[in-house]
Amino acid sequence: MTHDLRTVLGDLVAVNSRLTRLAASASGNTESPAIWRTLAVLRDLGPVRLGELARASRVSQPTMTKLVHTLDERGWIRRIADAGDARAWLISADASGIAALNAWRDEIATVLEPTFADLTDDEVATLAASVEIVRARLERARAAMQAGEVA
Amino acid sequence: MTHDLRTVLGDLVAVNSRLTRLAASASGNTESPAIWRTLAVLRDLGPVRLGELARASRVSQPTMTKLVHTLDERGWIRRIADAGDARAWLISADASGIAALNAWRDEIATVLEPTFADLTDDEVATLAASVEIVRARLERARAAMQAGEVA
DNA sequence: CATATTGCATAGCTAAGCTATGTATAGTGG
DNA sequence: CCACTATACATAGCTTAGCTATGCAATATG
Repeated sequence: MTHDLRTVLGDLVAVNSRLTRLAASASGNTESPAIWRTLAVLRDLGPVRLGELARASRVSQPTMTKLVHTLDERGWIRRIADAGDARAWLISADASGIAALNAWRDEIATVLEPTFADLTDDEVATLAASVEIVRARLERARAAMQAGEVA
Repeated sequence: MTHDLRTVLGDLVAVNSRLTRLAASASGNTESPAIWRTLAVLRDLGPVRLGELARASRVSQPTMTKLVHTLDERGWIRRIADAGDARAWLISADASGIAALNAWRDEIATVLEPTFADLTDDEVATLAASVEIVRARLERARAAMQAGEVA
């Protein structure tokens, strides 16, 4: 059977919104999804300017300013003055931030595991493959956006 | 290669948080993800009480009261008095709500399509399979929770 | 050097999410 | 039948994510 890409994309977003709610409500985690999302982007990008981090995370710059502020309060990032530009900061994930991110992922996994425990190896592989497909496209979309800025 | 279920589950939530941001920011859609999530749950469950809808959606009852109010303002649901219980309402997705939900999915698809356009048939099938796996587990988690209430 | 542009911060708004609490109806023991 | 408890939804009040508009300081440019 052939699958319609458009339908799949819509379903993907819709279903994962519900999965996120399940994970959030089942875990007692008090931090917001945005915090973890930002940390994950930071981990993947390395030290970046706040503005670029905002664009990569697909949030507005003021929103990122607030998120970075919160992350800073937790001690999960470091703000490094940009040597060549006194206006800019380089935002870098602190080791404690990466540790917190890993702990969060572990917590999510523990909460969801019972529901997904009886997946076959093939099904787990399917999920893993999907994650990689989406991750690759997100990275490509980010790179394309960055290139578009230059043009 | 064998995949670690715990890692996959964490990555699944993390990656999809980013995908959701991409979809939200790239589309000019002003409605919130919660609205669409609620409508999707309503469509799948049929007419249900507000409280049960809240539990199925994994949000608190006051949060659902607000969402239902907003949905009602849009004309996307109907509130039907429960004949057997004057306290309760049966919430039902209106045809216009289903239409709006479909339009939203179409919009998401249009926005994401360029990024995913060159997926192979196999990759699309993998995404579709993942959606089905997650959807089935969500449904099972909901059913289990409902059964647990009775016990 | 004046002016425009850029990078981040601040202000102020809407909406999602929560807990605590209120109000009205159902159910129940006496 | 009446008092009491339990249930279903609404309201109040808070925090945080998200936005746009704007401000301020530093860089770049004519």
